[in-house]
Amino acid sequence: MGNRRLTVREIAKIAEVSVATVSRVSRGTGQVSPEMRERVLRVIEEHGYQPSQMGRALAERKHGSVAIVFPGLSGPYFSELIQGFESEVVEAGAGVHIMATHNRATADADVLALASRVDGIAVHGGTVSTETVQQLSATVPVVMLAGWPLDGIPAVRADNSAIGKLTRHLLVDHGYRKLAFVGNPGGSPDVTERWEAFLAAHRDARVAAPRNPVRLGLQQSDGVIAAGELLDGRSRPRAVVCANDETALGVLIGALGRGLSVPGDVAITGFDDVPMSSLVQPGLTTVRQPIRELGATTARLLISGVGGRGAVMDAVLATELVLRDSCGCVRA
Amino acid sequence: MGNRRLTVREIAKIAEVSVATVSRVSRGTGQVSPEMRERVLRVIEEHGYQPSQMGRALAERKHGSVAIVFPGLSGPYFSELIQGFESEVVEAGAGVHIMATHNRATADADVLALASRVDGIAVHGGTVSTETVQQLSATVPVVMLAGWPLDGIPAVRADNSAIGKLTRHLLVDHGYRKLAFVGNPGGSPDVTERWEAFLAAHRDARVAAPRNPVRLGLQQSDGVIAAGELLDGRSRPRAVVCANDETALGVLIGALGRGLSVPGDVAITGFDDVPMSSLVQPGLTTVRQPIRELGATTARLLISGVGGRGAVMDAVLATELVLRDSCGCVRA
DNA sequence: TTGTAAGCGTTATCAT
DNA sequence: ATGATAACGCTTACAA
Repeated sequence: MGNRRLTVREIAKIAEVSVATVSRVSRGTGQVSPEMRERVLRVIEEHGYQPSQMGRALAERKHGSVAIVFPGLSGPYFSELIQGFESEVVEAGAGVHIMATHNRATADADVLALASRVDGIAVHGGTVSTETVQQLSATVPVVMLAGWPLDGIPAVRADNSAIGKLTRHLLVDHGYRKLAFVGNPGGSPDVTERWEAFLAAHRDARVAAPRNPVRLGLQQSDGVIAAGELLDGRSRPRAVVCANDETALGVLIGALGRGLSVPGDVAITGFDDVPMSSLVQPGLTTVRQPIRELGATTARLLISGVGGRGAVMDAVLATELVLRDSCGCVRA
Repeated sequence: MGNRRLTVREIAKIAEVSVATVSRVSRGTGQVSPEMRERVLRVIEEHGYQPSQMGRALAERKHGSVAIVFPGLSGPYFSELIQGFESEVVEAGAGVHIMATHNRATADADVLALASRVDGIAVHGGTVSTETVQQLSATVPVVMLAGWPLDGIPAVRADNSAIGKLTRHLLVDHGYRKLAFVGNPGGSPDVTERWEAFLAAHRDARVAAPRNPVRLGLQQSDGVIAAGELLDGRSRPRAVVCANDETALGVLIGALGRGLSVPGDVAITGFDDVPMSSLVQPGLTTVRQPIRELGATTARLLISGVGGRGAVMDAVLATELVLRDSCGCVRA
């Protein structure tokens, strides 16, 4: 371990050529005669020479890697998102930096510091303040992921309005009157939009909406907690619309654990269509969003250079209503 | 966006000091008089100067970031593992590179290329060949994560032998005779050890072990497939020992979906103790391993410099048998 | 086609 | 305590 790596100069000396030629051969640019190329290639091969990324970075003034900032790796949504991002970046030959903000007090400062390590940063909605994002984008290209576009900062996000269609389905097709919403609208742009679509659907259907959402996080455990708050009293809602599948699955577990029938006693819906949602009994009615594609699109935007003329500034990816059993529909 | 950042030299000129002084102030090393420090700090603040990571990297000959290589982000195990790793690295002020190998044909080459981007690499067992790891460690410090130590390469792993205790519990305490094992021993060191401990327990109990494992991956969907292979015929096993919780949950879903009683008709066990395992009905009997700690320990090893005198070369973290209902035990 | 040499932005050594 | 200046390893005009 730790065999000092050779430098261009050493390779050049061994191959008896100039460093320029070595560089040209190793990166495949410029004109080099076949014999030269052959000779240099042999030496490179023989000594396992790999150009130092730091030397290269400094000379080219680019790091050759991009970063993705997200709240934490809880659940399949973020796994899928990051895989989509990572695959695309690696494919392009670049490196992938990650940073989870959790609720670290230093999150904003940490993200700002990231700027000096990468060529571009994808920031997931709900992780750092708008001011920080603005500040960040003064130094490095930024793409908002699952957030709103901002000034000259492009965004890649899913069409959350489908949760309006879903709510309408519960209200109109199933005739449910008392709905609850689980999720914290202040927590992220996605949840904000979903809550608003939920409210709008109530207005359209002329049904009274709940005054407040059940403000909880997006993890399964939050769903279990929500079940405790919603299902025990006698004022139980007829349907629970959750901000994502994870919480919906938590509520489902809570409901079944209380001996309630789903959807008989209470209907439950989610958002995302994670794999588990089609496996549980009853199958979860939800909205499918192309999570992987979200990550991949963001990566492409970052790699191809944000802000280029004619670049997409707001990519809104289509979503699709997936009706299963948990809303009261019976599968074919 | 893209305001070119100022360099030490520019800051030095503005503050009317030398670059050396700026460097000393910005990194807080060396002796600087209070007035100088004050003056420089003001300029740095005013212009939002941040030293370029590439310049710094080259001068210090270290990137200031480490990488973790894993097969893919499927399921809670890898999420947890990476969070443990990431938190520890960020805490130390370094950057985190990730790389998922999936089954990419270029995985080995890609990992080798990673070496020129980071100061150290954690390689998860089962991702790249032993030769590649050896080769890699010639250039950069490496730690095997959930794999075996190798030559001068340290490892951080969990004590898989607990699955032997688990198997013994099924064989001896419950008296089950026909067990099946789901997992591909060739897929990773962890699964190899678990399969071997499973076999050893059979020998100890003088019970015939199945000739072959059900060779499948570690995802929930693989468990669902395993259920199809194991539970339909009339030679159904009395208990199914799965290489991890994810597959066990898949088998559980498959079993319940077939109208079988768990553990009445078939007992099911896992490994990991992911959150879901305590939520399902029946609760999953499993082995708890400190996943987060695995990641954190690996990160610390990498950061504090692998191979240092007296450094740990093989950290085997303790695991714990968790008996719930799915093996046939009734919870208190 | 090949080589020479000037950066790229820091840090760190060595004078002062 | 402060300042010149030489690395660090690479790319890339520009020259030959």
